[in-house]
Order: sequence, then C-alpha cells, then structure tokens
Amino acid sequence: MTPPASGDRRPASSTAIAVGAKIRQRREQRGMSSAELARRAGLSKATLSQLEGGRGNPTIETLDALAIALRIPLTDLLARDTDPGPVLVAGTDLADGEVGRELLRRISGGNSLEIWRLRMPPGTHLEGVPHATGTIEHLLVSSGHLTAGPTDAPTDLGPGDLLAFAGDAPHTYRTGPEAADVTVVIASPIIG
Amino acid sequence: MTPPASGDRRPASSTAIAVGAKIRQRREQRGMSSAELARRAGLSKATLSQLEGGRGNPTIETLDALAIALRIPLTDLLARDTDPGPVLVAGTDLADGEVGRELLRRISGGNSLEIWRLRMPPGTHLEGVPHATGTIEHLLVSSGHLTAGPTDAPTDLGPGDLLAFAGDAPHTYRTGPEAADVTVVIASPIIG
DNA sequence: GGCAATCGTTCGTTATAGTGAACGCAGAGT
DNA sequence: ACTCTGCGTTCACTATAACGAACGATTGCC
Repeated sequence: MTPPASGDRRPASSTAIAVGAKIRQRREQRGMSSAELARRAGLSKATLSQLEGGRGNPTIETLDALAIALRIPLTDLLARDTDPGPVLVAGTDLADGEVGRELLRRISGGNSLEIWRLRMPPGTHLEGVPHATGTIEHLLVSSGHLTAGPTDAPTDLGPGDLLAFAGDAPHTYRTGPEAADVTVVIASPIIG
Repeated sequence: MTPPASGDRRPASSTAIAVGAKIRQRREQRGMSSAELARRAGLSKATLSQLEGGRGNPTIETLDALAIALRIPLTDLLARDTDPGPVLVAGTDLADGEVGRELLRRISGGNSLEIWRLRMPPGTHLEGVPHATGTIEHLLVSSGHLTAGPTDAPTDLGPGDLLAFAGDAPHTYRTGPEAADVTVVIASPIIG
C-alpha cells in the first residue's frame, strides 16, 4: 500500500524522458505555450507538465492528441533519432501466401529515412500511395522477380537489382508466378 | 457517471484498433502465443487480450515492453501503414569465392545516404572503415549467416535480420562456413 | 472416456494516468 | 505600489489501464 496518495510520480523510464523532451522541443518550435498546447490537445496543464518533465507514462490517446495538436505524425514523438547502441530487428517468419510489409527502421532529422522489407507471394499486386514531394524510393531485390516502379513506366526486376524512382508519383509492385523479397528504402525531405 | 465498474472498456479509438491489429499481426508472425508474449513483455494476458482486440488505450511503457518482446522498433507499432509512394542498377554476377562490394546508390542533401550490396563467401573477414560521427549503419541480411557489428560487440545475424549500429566506431563483418548476402545502408548527418 | 496442459477470453480489484484547483512567479496596465 | 492576466508547477482526487483469478474451449496423452 502506498501512503494515501501523494503527487509523486514514477521514477521515469528512459522512454518517458525521451518522449517528454520531444514534446517540449516540438512545442517550442511551434512557439506555443504549454497552456495553449494543453488546451488544443484537450489535456490538462498538469498532465502536460508531467509529461514534458519526463515523469509519467502517457497513453496513446494522450500522445495522439498531442501529435494532432502539434501537427506532426504520432511516430515522430516516439522516434529514437540517435541510437545509443546497436539495434537488432529479427527476421520474421511468414505464412504461405501472406504479404509481409514491415517497417524495419526509421530515422528523422535532416532527411527522414525508412527501411522496409516487402515480401510478396506469387501473383501479388500492390498499389503504392504517393509520398511527399521530393521523396525517393529505392527497391532492392533480395530474391525473386517482380515488375515495379512508376505506374506509367514499370520495370522488370530480378535478384540483386536496385530501382530508384520518385516516390511522389503513383507506383505499383507486381509479382508474376514467382514470389519476391524486396528491401525498400524511402528517403524523404523533412516536413517543416 | 459510469455504473460502479464493469469489465467494459472504452468504445475503442481508431488508433487503438490499428495498434491492436499490429500487435497481433507481429505476434503471429513470430509464432508466439498471446500467453507467451504477455509473459515475455511482463504483462498480464488480460491486458494483451484487450489491446489486441482494439479495446483499451495502452501506455508507452506497455507498448515499449511489447516492442522489446517482439524485437521491433516501438514506432513500428504506431506506423500508419502509409503505403510506400528511374534509376536502375542491374544485379551483377559473381565468380565463386569472390567478395562483392558494390556501391549501388548515393544521395546527398539532408542526410547523405548510401546503399551497398555486400556479398561474402564462406570464411570471409572484413574490417569496416569508421565513418563520420553520427553515422548509422544498417545491415539487412538477404541470405546466409554472418557475425557483424561493432568490433567490441558483434552480433550473429541470419536471413531477414536487420542490425543498426553507430558507424563511427570500428566494426567488422565475418562469415562462418556459410556465405552471406547483405544490404548495407549508411546514413550520415550533414554537417551544417 | 478421464485427466492435464495450454490457449484466449471475461470478470472484479488495484494501481496509476489524468484532472481541476490550488500555488508562486513574471510582465503589463492603471 | 497594487491589481490584473497568463504562465508553468505541485497537490488531492477521480477515472481507468493493468492486474490476478477465474472461465470454457481445445489439444494431447494415457
């Protein structure tokens, strides 16, 4: 039993500290007061103060409200920009006929960088939604064959091939009778 | 006033539904039971069941624990599957026993970005040249096995694994009795 | 069949994230 | 000097996220 209840908060996890710092950073970039951000996000000033101080443990609803109020993607609040040490993302097993589409890695700051692994069974057809202007998308084929690229000029690709194209136009990925395992690297200019 | 307290949960936000689906998807890819994932993440089965069902509103500590147990980046759980949005570098043939080390692509501006393909026959040992401070190096294994990473803390990698580590420290790549085909993505911050 | 294990779910309770109402501190009028 | 207004923080309380303990369903083994 903790004594009746004090205003104390938990010791603060490293994640909480990082997220809190990020919130404050973005808020100050926007030139907002903490009172104003709290109002826009529909939170109490108390909660925001706790979070920015790195004390506390927000829920995703809270973070989502903050991200919307700050007009940034939710993931930006959680993106660990500089990793202290090595990060290992284990390979995953995939059921037969399933499409694997995994974000393996994300870096923001300067340009943002995302590394995806895309695994397509035979006869798959995916439509890529255009990204922000200036985005460049890279496909690197680990195994198999596919036809991919801008919808108006797709290219046949085989193992070891690399295709780079503007990600702000419509584009497609399509496998024939053979499955394909593709690494996708997406480099986007940062959004102000 | 809600009646005294039932097992009911909130109506479920769209974010909660998306996150829950993602957790379940990743867990099943790993071939883990929900009981096992709960155990590894240090959560109760009840909590996990609620979350995967899209009911509930997890805290970042909870999500962090799950991400670690699933060995994926925290942001992956929250990434809105923004669908991925021409230069062609053809794959090259490689003679038996030869080491392939090719720069496939280089981008500058914001972050500079290099994509390499590294093909190592069995029993190869390479020393990586340290890059600029702040550089992050990513290894994505297409096939085979190798031991790689910072010289003082190398990691065993298999097909589909991604390893990210600071590129400004000495690092090595070493294959055992098996060859390896690796994609290397090097991201360096631009010096203002 | 009978039993034991493990699964994923739903229950009632407990710990805690978020709240509203204070507080002290600045700067701007009057 | 004295109010006012808005800032960022700390307090006691309330709403609720996470918990432990059930549950029925399934599977495997004897």
